[in-house]
Amino acid sequence: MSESYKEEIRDLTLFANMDEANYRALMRGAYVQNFPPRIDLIHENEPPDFLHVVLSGSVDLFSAWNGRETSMATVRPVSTFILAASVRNLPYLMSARTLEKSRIALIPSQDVRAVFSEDSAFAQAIVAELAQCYRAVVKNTKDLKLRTSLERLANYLLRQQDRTGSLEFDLTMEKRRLASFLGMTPENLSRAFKGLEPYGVKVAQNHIVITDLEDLTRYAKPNPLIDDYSA
Amino acid sequence: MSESYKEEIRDLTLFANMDEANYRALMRGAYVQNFPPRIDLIHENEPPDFLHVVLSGSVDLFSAWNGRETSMATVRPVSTFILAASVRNLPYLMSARTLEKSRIALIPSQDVRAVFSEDSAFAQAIVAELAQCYRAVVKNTKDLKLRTSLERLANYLLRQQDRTGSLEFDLTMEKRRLASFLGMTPENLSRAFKGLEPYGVKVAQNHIVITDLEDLTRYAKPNPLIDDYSA
DNA sequence: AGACCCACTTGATAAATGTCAAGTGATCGA
DNA sequence: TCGATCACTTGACATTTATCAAGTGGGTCT
Repeated sequence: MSESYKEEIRDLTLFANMDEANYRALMRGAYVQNFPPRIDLIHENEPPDFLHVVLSGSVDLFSAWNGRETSMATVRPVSTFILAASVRNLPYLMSARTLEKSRIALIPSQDVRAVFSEDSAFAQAIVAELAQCYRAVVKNTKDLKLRTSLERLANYLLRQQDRTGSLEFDLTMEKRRLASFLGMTPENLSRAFKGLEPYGVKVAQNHIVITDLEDLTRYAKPNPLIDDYSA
Repeated sequence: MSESYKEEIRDLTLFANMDEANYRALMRGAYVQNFPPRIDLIHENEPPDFLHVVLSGSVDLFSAWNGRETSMATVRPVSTFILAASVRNLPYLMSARTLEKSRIALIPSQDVRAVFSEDSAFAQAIVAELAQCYRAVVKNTKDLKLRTSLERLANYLLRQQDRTGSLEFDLTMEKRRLASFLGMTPENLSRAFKGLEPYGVKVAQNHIVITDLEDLTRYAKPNPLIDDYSA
């Protein structure tokens, strides 16, 4: 791996405070790779050979059962995926594919496990990352079980509004994938967008305009314990 | 806290390998308490004052939004809950109440954070526990998104069958709570039990008899990446 | 420009799930 | 033993969501 990559990765929260020698050891077997869009990176049930770190682009985590498939999460820079599988050395629970052109660092899981048992700062960072991931999935479960699909879409749009800081934004993924992520069919997502029109949501292709933020918020009833992905 | 409790807790995976002095420090502010059934232990959105360890009995984790409530998980001995909130010092995402008479150890979160940054063995144990919790929630999400309610019930029964090692067993919680956990209404749970009769499931009160394990398994299509809560 | 492709949309219909109200049956205390 | 309570069940119905089939409309390639 090139030195410039090594420095870029070094700055990630996960590695920032760890011992230099341990970091070097971790990077020895690691490499960075560029992937085109829609490339399968890993498949569920495989052994966790590498910890993946998304440096740029975005990655879709999804899962299948009995001929059905669902999108579980989108991983954006800069964060890891399949950390839990890596540290426990257990098979992946989800598959991953790039959504767009993406740069991804691959670090041998074996090295992650070896170093994390030696390096206290690294172990702490892993704990923080895992706890964060855990809380994100719990929030997602609450979203799924406590809300209707229309409410889920409304709150999703509010989160995007908050993330971009603008009342106008483009959807960051295909609608079909968004539908799957929100736990509904593409057909119903179309209807759901229509259903939010009365609350001040305008949709044209991938472009969303929120014309009445207050009204939408009143309908969506966002809650930090479900929608605040930073805590 | 009494010495006998301290030894009991010492043997938990989470604490087994940590340094004795650190363990003593952790136990200094800790205590064990007995709770009757149906007692609220914590409420979502509160600051994480204590890490809880279920020593006996069982605890229901649940959450509410906009007047609706859902059961998220059942914690059984010997494991912790709200570990993620404790280590990140962020508000609880879920509430907790005892299902039955339960003995629970409470360890000040502040001490957990202090000790885990000092004690590498403890940090490692926390990582293992968090990773386990994360994977459990991911499995639960897959269950919810990829299966119908009838399939969820069928697989739930198979997991109970596996857990007890017997084709006959009693449900470990009220049906209304089971319904909530499986993401359906009590009324639909009743109908779902009827719907599984053709696949060899007999229900009388809380007692379940599986008369045709093969048939039920063929219908439920259990999958270790969803149903195996030990990995 | 024209033809095609592909995602998305729309409408009709079916299936799954939730709601409401009434009923059943087990349990427990007087 | 009687009655009351409470969880659960049942039936009728409403709502939500999924499915299937037929459009629509960008975008792209030639």
